[in-house]
Formats: sequence, structure tokens, C-alpha cells
Amino acid sequence: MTTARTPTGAAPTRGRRAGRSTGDDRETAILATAERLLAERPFADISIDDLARGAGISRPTFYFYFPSKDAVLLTLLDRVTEEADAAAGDVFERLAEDPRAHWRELIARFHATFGGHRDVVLACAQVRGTNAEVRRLWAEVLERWVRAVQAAIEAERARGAAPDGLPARDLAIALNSMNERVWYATFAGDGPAVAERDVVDVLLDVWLTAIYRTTTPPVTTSGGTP
Amino acid sequence: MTTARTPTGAAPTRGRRAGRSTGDDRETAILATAERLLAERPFADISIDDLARGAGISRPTFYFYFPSKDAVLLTLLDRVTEEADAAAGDVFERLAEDPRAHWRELIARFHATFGGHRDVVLACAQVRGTNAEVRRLWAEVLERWVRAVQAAIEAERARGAAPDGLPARDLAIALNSMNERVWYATFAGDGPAVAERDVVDVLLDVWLTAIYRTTTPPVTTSGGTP
DNA sequence: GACCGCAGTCAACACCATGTCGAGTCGAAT
DNA sequence: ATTCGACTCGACATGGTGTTGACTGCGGTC
Repeated sequence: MTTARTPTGAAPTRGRRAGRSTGDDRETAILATAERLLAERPFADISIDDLARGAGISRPTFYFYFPSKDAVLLTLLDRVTEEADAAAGDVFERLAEDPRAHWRELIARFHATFGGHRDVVLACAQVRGTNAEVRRLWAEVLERWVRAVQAAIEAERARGAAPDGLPARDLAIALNSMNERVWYATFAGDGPAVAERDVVDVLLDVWLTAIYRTTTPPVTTSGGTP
Repeated sequence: MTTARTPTGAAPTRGRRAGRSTGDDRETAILATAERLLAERPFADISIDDLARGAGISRPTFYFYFPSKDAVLLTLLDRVTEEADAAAGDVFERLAEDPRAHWRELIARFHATFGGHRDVVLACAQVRGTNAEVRRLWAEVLERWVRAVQAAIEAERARGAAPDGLPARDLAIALNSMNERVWYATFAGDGPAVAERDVVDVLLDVWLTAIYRTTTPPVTTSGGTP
């Protein structure tokens, strides 16, 4: 097996086993090396030895800090998803003020976050196929976003801005999935992809038409139909 | 490197090196073994030895038939995409007759094809991250479908059934990407996914609203706006 | 009917990455 | 000064991949 050895149940820190001292910089050195190497070649082509040497330690010592190569990536992914979660901010609460502007803001922020760490995101997408731990973490993150979007759609329907239709959860899943795949193609640059400069607007358009049946949804107006 | 060794330029058959004789059944035995094993465990957990033994030959002999494990999967993928291409049939030409029904038919046929070979599709999605050859083939296939959908959207706009909006190509990319990712989640069953029974209708709804701004696009009527 | 060539076969080998073990070093606390 | 635990690495075991070289058997050829 290649899966990470983190004791599945609780994983307070995904990195070192126990206490903390000088080894902290070694840990961050490994992380930094990983991010640097990821910028120049695919994750699969980076060996544990590369990571260790890059951090100035031997291969066995690497195992003192991380249980596997994948665990390093997992730590990197943790950071990115945290940043993405933070980026969402209070956008959802302000949706009714100006739906188009705020949905756009939401998509644009995610785009910026992922784009800022494209190497990590791309690497994760690549190992998700073979690593159950990455798959699990990503599923968890996605589930949070799906729920948030689902709630937003339901709120928009409740205030009469969006028509009924698909179950909000199914719609949220479809839209989030689309974003994920489209971003992946855009960042990876292989296969048909939307130009990076246009991608936010393309995604936004599909979101708006799917949710509101129009690209210019009605602003505020707390009542029912005008 | 783990990439397939097919002489990149022209690859008439992806399998055996040269002539043909009794070894034909060995080749198909390998393919059959791969498909069988794929049904019970992930591609990464299948060794070349497993494939060879399953086909009743030794590991070195495997290399007589295929240059690598990935090449076997590639051959399997070839079949599936061929079947999917065939499944599209003449649906595109009949779109105007009844857009909703025909778009649905199109999505449903792809769903049936992929669902019928989910193990292969899933395995491909998993190695796409690490294998350039699979990535290239998939990109090629996707490009064909994107072009077809793009043309269909443009035709619907030309006959006045669909409003202008996003560049048809960008829209086609986004919609195809969505389908791919949503199917993957549904078949893999990890992470947020649409129930298999609903997935066609969910996708259809997003396609229709994105293309027509309504889930009930106008039938035939060769003229402009009614 | 001896000879060639070639599809087909495999034991044995070279290689490389992963993960583990046991024997250390060194600084802080007792 | 001794002990303890954080930290380190040389050396090894394991397991998968890809290659080599020798062998078999069969269809054609002079």
C-alpha cells in the first residue's frame, strides 16, 4: 500500500510524530522543497530521496517527519483548502444585495486561491486516483462547499429570486464539479480548456443560468415576485 | 518513467509488436484479465505479474504483447471511446425536432456507455494523472465531443432557438467538463455525488438552462422568433 | 531432410524506490 | 554524570519494473 499512515481517527498535525523543537525548520524545509520541486516536475517523478536531500537530511530521517510522500502533499493541500475556505468569507450572506456580483466574487476568489497554488492543486488531482487519504480530504472539503452553495440556492429560491427546479443539492454538486474540472483543465493546459482570463466569466454564466434561468438575476427586493 | 512506450508517432495497433498468429488469444486474454481484475481492485494495485499470470503466461512474455501495464488500459479505453462515439449516432442532426428529448438522449447514451464500462473509465481517470498517453488520448476524445456540442449550440442559436451568450466553444467545454466530473463522482461513489438514477436529468437541466435559458426549449419552427 | 528464420516463451538478472531497524549523537533536565 | 528523548543515518529487506539471452517449435526453402 501507498496510503498515508496517519492514525486515521484523529490527525492533529499531519506531520511529525510528537514534541516540537529544532526539527520544526526541517519539517518546513521538506514542505518548501516539495512545493519547489512540484513547480518543475510532476509529483510522481519526485522521490522521497529528492525531498529529503532538498531539505538537507537523509531519506530515513524524512520518515521521522512524515510517514510518506503523500502525507507531505496532504499537508500542502490542507493549507490550500484552509485558504479557500477563508476566501469565501461572508459572500454568501450578501448574495441578495447583488447576486451576479457576489456569485462572481465567490468564483473569482476560489479561482485566485487555486491559481495561486496550482502546482499543489494539480498534484493532488493527480494522486487522488491512487491515494485514499487525499480522496477523503478532498471529498470532505467539497462536501462543505456543496452544502454552502446548496443553502445559498435555497435562500435565493425562498426570497423568490430563483425559480424552483432541480433539488438544490444536486444542482450544487453539478456546479461545483464543473468548476473543479474546468479549473483543472485550465491550469493543467492539456485537452480542451477555457482560457484562464475568461474562465471566471464562463463559469459564472453557467451558474447563473442554472440557478436563475437568467444571467441578470434580480437584486435585493425582499418580497415575492415583483 | 512509467509512460507507455508506443512509438508516439503512429500507433496502428496499441498491442503486440508485429505479425499475427496464435498469440492473438493471449493478447485478448490479457485484456480480459485486466478488465476482470479492474472490477475487484484499483489499477494501481494490479501488477504486471497479475496480468501475466491471469493470462497464463510469465511476466517477460507479457512484454511481448504490451509495452507496459498502461498500454493495456489504453487499449481498453480505445474500445470504450469508440463505443461512445458510435452511441452519439445521428442525435445532433435531429436536435431541432425536439431539443429537450434529443439532448437528453445524447446524455443518456453517454451515461449508458460509461456506466457499462465504469471500471475502465474509473481506472483511466486515475492514471490520467500520471500517464501522458492516457491524458493525450482522453484530450483528443474530449476535443471531438466539444466540437460537436459547440456546433450544435451554434446551430440552435442560428435557428433562433437558443439566445446568444458565451462563446459556444467555452460553453461546450464547461458542460462536457461538468458531465465528466459528475459521472466520475457518481460511478466512484466517493465524495458528494448525484444518485445514479437522477444523474442524467440533473445534467440535462444544467445543459438546457445554460444553452436555452429554459428547461423547455422550443421545438422545430424553422423561422426566427415566433 | 537439413537449414533458416521467426513468433513465442521464460529464468535470471539489473535496477530503483519504498519502508524498516538498530545503532548511534547530542542537548536538556535530574 | 547520568538519563531520556528528540533526532539522525547506514545498511538492509522487499517488491515491482524492464531487459537479456537462451530455448522451443513450426512453416518455408533449396
